[in-house]
Amino acid sequence: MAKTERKPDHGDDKLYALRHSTAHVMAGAVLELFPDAKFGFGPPVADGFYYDFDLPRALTVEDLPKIEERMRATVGQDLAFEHKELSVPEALAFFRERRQDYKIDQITKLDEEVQDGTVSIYQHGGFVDLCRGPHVERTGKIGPFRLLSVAGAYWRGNERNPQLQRIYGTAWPSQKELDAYLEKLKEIERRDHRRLGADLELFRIDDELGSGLVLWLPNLSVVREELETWWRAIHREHGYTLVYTPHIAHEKIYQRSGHLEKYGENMYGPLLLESGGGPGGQRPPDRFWIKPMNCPGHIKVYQSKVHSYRELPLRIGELGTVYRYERGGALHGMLRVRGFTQDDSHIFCSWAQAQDEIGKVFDLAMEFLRTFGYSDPRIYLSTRPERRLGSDELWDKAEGALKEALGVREVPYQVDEGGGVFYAPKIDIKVLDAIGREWQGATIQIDLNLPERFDVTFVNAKGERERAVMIHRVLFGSLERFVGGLIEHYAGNFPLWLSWEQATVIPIRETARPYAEEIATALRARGFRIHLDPQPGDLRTRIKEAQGRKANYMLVVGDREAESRTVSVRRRGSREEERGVALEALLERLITERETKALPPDFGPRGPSLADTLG
RNA sequence: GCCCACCUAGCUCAGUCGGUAGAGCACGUCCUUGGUAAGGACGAGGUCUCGGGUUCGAUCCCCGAGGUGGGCUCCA
Repeated sequence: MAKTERKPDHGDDKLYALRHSTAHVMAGAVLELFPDAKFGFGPPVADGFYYDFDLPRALTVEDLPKIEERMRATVGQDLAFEHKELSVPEALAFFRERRQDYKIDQITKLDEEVQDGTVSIYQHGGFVDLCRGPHVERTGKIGPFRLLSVAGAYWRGNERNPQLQRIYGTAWPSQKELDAYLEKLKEIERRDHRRLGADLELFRIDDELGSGLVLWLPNLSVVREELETWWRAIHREHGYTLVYTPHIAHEKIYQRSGHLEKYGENMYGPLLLESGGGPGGQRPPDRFWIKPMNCPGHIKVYQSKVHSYRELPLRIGELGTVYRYERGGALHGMLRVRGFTQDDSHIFCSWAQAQDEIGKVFDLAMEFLRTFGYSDPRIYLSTRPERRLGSDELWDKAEGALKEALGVREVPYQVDEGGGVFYAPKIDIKVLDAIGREWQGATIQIDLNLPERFDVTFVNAKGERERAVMIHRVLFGSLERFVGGLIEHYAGNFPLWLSWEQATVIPIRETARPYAEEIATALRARGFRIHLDPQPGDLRTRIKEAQGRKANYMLVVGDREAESRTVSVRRRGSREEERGVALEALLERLITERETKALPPDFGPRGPSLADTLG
């Protein structure tokens, strides 16, 4: 169960062969255009394939149609894919003659691994590739395809190796499936949180302020405030103690925690702070670092007094803002940033309690994710990384505890070998969003290292000091990433309880304004966020604007409504209006929808954004 | 960090074969009193990302920096 477990599920062998064959045909087309091309790897991937090339010049998107054209010609010729076994020396000679350095490198590697002395090749037309297969029989069997993008990629994914040019493409058995896939790509683009973030005034990242740092604009700040309020309530219910800890800390604590040694490249600092030192000023300034994690602070909170076993488990939680250095190329909207707030908690308990606590966190995490309409949770267990603290015995014990906790719940899971943090192994819960993409949900780590380094203890029933166990966990992960994901999951159409504009009241004409104000006041008195449309003007325009702001409800009132004490209700994303709804009935409906945290009627894989594109 | 592309009004973009620039939306003022997804007129808005170079002259060409985007996990 190595990292290869994370390989996309090709499921269907035919689809695998189809895409793999399309990759070969693409490589053949590239060879026609660039006779000096050298070839890297060209595997099928989740929804298509790619192939890496070493070319004399940089490709641009304008090259893709030309390559596609040649590919279609190859498909039209209906050439056979011919398979041959070669001895390793034969293969080496063959690819040396063609100056295929990367293939030679791979044959050499295979020779060491496989040791049966042969490798296999596939040929169609003039293109021969080192390849395990399988392929479709003839190029004519290749279905509709599309080349999508060009990107840089390192040989074998290692940045010390030469960088190759990668072309991504997609291929499907039928035109219908290709169209559906291209439509899904468009849907993903429509849902892009960076785009919705700008359109709906949700967040902004300003160059002058600094890249990777998020400004939460008023609308998204409403979402965050609701999430935080709910988070605090849930955590108090589940026996958590909430705290606040500083954003910078003295160098010595990060020396002790091991952060400087194992995590220092991700940390900002040092900040030099004068610490008195008398009039002579001979004492060197103290060095502080910006906190990259909340755990050292929470350990200090725990250690503010001696704890009895009777107090355990002690669950210390904080919405803690941390800063981590991320490489420029890794930054991405709200999803990959340099400053973010974790809903971080550290549970201090005895070894005997640890599994039960892990289980409770697991159950809480599931409840969390369900609330937002995420589905199909998948569990991953990440084990000790190469760069780590502590002995193998401790890691055996910690990994064992996580496996045990999952085992008790009979939860199927996959192992990510070496994917743990430097101080602990972890359980990750990943979920699928409204359009079937996987997102990181919650993370649970069991840590035996930091308690040892900080000598974290409690007094047990025998009156002895006993080593505590520390469980690190986040449910949201970071508010930035979670909310960025929510924007895409909901396509900007937030459920009522989170919405920044729960309803807009639109008076049809000036005479209905007093009644509109009365409606707005009544709703605001029940704690709803209401926009009272101030502009005179075309009613259609005002409806359109309210739809554009993603108001959950549009309450249109004119003289008729004022007279009958009703409202005309129109839901976001819908073209239907419901007239003559009594004010009290409306209030009741909205309150129920808010209290139950109901997902909006326009939630789903298609609904929201299709509605958006109408008109 | 690396490869490639991009950076022009708040946003989305056009444009200048090198002679300091335009549209739509948004914004402001006015008109429009409108029954369910774009009513009309006028106006304001720019160090063409920044720094160097070439040139009589650079938003445009060259070099560098910053930022953004696609990638850099899928191993014949």
